[in-house]
Amino acid sequence: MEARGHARREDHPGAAGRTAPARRSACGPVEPAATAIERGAHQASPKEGGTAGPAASSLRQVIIPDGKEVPSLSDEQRPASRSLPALPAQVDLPGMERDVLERWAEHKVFERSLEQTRGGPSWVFYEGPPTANGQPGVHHVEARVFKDVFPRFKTMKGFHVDRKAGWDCHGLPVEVAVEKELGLSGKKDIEEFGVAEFNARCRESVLRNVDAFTELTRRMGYWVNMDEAYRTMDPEYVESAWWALKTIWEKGLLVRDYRISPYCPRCGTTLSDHELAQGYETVVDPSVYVRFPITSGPLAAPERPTSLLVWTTTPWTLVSNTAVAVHPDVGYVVATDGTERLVLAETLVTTVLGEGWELTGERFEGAEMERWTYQRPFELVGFEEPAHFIVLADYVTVDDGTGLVHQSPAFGADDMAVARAYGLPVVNPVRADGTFESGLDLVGGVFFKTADTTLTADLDDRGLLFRSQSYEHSYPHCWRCHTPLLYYALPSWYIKTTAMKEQLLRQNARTNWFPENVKEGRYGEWLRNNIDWALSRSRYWGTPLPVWHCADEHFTVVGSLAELGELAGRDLSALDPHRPYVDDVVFGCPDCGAEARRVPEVIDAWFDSGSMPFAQWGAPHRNEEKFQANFPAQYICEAIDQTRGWFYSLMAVSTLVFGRNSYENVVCLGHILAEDGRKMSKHLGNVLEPMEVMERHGADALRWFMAASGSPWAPRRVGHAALEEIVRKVLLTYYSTVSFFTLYANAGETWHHGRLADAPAPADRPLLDRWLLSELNRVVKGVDEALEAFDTTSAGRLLTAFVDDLSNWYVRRSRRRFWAGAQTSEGASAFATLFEALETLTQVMAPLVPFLTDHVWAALRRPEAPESVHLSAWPAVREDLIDTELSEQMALTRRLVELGRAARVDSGVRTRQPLSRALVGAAGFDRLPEQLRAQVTEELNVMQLDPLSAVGGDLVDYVVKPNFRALGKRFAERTPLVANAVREADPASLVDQVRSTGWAHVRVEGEPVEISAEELLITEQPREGWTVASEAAETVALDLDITPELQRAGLAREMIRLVQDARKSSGLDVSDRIDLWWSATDTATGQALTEHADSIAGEVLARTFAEGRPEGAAYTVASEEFGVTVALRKARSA
RNA sequence: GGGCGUAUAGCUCAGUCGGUUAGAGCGCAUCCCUGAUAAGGAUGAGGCCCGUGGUUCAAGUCCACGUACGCCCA
Repeated sequence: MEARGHARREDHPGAAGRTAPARRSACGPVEPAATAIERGAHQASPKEGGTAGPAASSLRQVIIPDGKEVPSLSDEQRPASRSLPALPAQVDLPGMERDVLERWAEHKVFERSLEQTRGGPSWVFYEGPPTANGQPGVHHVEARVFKDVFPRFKTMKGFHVDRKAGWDCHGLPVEVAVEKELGLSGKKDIEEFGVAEFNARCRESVLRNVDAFTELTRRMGYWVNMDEAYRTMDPEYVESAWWALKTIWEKGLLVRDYRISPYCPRCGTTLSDHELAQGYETVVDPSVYVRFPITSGPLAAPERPTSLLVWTTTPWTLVSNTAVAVHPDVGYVVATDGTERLVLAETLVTTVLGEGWELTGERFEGAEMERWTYQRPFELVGFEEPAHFIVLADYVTVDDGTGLVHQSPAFGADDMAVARAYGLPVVNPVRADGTFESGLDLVGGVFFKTADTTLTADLDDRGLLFRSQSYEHSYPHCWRCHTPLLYYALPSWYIKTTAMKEQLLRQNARTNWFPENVKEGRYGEWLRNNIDWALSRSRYWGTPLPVWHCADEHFTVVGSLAELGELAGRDLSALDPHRPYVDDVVFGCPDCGAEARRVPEVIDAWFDSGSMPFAQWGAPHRNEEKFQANFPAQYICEAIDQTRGWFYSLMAVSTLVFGRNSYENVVCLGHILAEDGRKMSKHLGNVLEPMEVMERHGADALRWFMAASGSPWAPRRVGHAALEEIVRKVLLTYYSTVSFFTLYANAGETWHHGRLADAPAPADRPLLDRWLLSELNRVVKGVDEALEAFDTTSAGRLLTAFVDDLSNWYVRRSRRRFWAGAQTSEGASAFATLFEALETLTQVMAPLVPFLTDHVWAALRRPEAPESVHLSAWPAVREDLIDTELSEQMALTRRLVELGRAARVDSGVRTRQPLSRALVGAAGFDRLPEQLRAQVTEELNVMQLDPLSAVGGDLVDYVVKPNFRALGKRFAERTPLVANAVREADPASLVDQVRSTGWAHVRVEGEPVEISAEELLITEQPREGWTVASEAAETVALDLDITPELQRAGLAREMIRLVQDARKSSGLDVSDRIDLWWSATDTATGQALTEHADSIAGEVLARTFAEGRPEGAAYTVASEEFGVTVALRKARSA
């Protein structure tokens, strides 16, 4: 009691509410059950004492924003008859969230949600591991919200949703970051520094970043098991990846081949895409058109020699010319100037050849030209057949060049792909230092780029050069040393995914994509153009490729450390399976006994993450049953950039290893942009730091934004303004309604859960209550369906609309019933209805905003209910409470109120002034139940509501418009004619006919046509003397004739407001009783006060209400406008 | 260069099965309420639904082409 008495002196809800609720000091014992009993007993006793006191003090108690009043999750002993704790009107959302987080941790709520569903059906979710490189940003929150919402939803629906966190630890970005930290540049530096130490730094850097991600994850309320997170760098994980690679090898799908990479001959290293992007420079290169004489096919005739006209900007690659590519669907023609015949793309003849050339009439589709042979431009290097013929390639364009593209597979990725398809040899006369092999004629030992001039001159000498020009374009250079880069074939390891293409397409066909278009669009396109997976990387920090080989190229692929130990003849179970340690393991080649060493490469980190379905468990070496139980996943979710990343690697690895995809539903999200619509970047200074955002607006607000603002598929802008709006519009509106409920539940006669039984059955409640329950169930149904379809946006919209309906219509219209108290019959119904609505709403909002809902749940929950909303069962839809007709009628009611308000504003008569009546013209008004009409009269403050038809037809104007939607169905192409007939007919007559017979008659092209009421939009307006507002086919008209009687009623309302104002400014509590004195100089006001004395006194809780002046001190207010002075004083006793 | 997406009020975004008066929030203006009050509410102004063509009785909505922007890939 002492604490309460103290708080009482500073009990302004506003003032104290703004301070953060005090941290609960009673975090207490670790054992939850013990805590429960202790706290339950402790809290109950002062309450019991409190109820004995005056009503006012019980009310005052509940508005104390004292942290101790916040109910504990463990408060399981709360009896049904105990009153609800009151929630203060103000709430510090981030503070509340920290509190909830503490309770979740303390009472192991997440763990218990898993425990509780164990044995139930499982719904499998896979966590796509974030790259633990760099600090987490708001965009990480996006995916993590979606990774949390659906598992929470499914858990409430009874599914067991195991959620194992994971971290992607390997890869070039980590290496680059560490290189920067250490001031290293390039592979030479790393090797000098020492691979062991370098990798140790990489590991350390990853762990550092994992900590930041862990904190973010916890703060945002993403429930995922981080204690048992998988890490792609862990030995068990690496072993699983090895096993998968060995399986793929055994299927013959892991091969060594050449890969074209941008390569700096001076630095002797390949460059990553990122490095490549930094080094583009504009340079002038030669641009040569060369004749390749045709040696076979229909155009090969010695008497009329014909040449392919081929264009290239890299003459040095002509040395290793291997083929010429044409597009299969492009038309090629022969052109002649009288002396020679050249083949080129039809559309390029004029551009390339200019004047003096004519077509011979011979024309071929590219597809027809396949395998025609030609004479290669240089005979400097040896060639294995087959080579030097025409090949087909879709990448060929006719935008520049001649439509005939010279192919040199060692120096171009496209060329290499084509070469693979045709089984062409890969000839590379250029050495690693960028010079041609010594001993070659003409170019031996020459740097590739400087060979251009010599080669062009030689072509010219031999009459093969058709034209030579300069060509300015952007060409990649080494960002370190500005050497022009070489696209260069290097030996590399591939997974032959192209061999699996059909299977991958089949797997994709049975996978659900959200949004749907990704399936056949971006992703399907990628699969259809599938290329082999370039698996190896000549780097350090990654899963080492588990391939050992001897000098004779016998390959041994190793699937585990145990296997490696066997081969090496020693126990390697404790070996760190990273470089450089694995590199040191040498064994005798099982084929020939010669020494076998590991190949130097590590693998693409995407293979790591694609292996997570089994590797997260260390399967199949360990936990095989867990893997089986959790394969495949029902749900995964990442941002759209993962289409070719994780979404692909996951599908590819599973299909390669198990022959099926590992996920059934995949949600891909758009990117998050800064408020200015640009990408967030430190450089632009528009970065939103997620932890700061959550400390300012709360995690719930950020979660709501991610889930429900805009379309998650589209790029979205996040900023403080958007979050503030969510807090105000959604979170605080919801919270205020709860706070309102608890306030009244504690006012006067206390409401408690036991009283739910006193309320009438839903069907017997007032229409307003039945409407709310109907809307509630529609929302539950809608949210359920939306979340089942992974559509958080629709769920959010439904919830926002309901929260608004609840707060700004239901509560607004029911306030008087709440004030009347729970013990009255109308109050009982209102309390029960609002409680049920809030309880259910809290549940269906819980997956989206888990903090605030759990805070509310703790305050509202029934004694027998689970202690966290996240442990409660998803509410069942009460179809029997859904009343579509009532929904429509309430919608009409609210439209009429809006029209009435518009008319009020128009008329300039304030709402406090009662009016005698309003006229309504609206379809369905005649069937509007009396209870709903009463809502309109109360809200508009009119005495009576009548249909416009009551005024009599001659006083009303009608406008009749065709209802196209209805007419179109029946009349199709005749619709405009019928519509015109309707427009031209006499409106009053149409209305008359429809009202008397249900049908109106018009003539269309001389023929009679019958039109139903539904096919017309009838607007009616009184002719004069009314203030009217119309919208669509609905009208409300106000009678502005204010009789003296109405005027006095209006004055009475003014007096009530005056006194309420005075009560408040004098510091009285809402339930304090008063004595009141008044004196009026204005006659009308005096009459109004006398006439309405009882109702005014009742409204303002006046125990005495007398004309005159008080004896002694009293709070006095005077109004010049109304000529009145009012004095009031708190009444002495209860 | 290719693929995919987006384009609606000053700003951020809805817009269902194609139906003739295109909505919400923010901001702005004018008010109301004053027992949810550092809140809440109403009313109002504000639209070439990116452009062009097509399909249709009827197009913001469907189709084609184009433009701008974004993402992914070359």
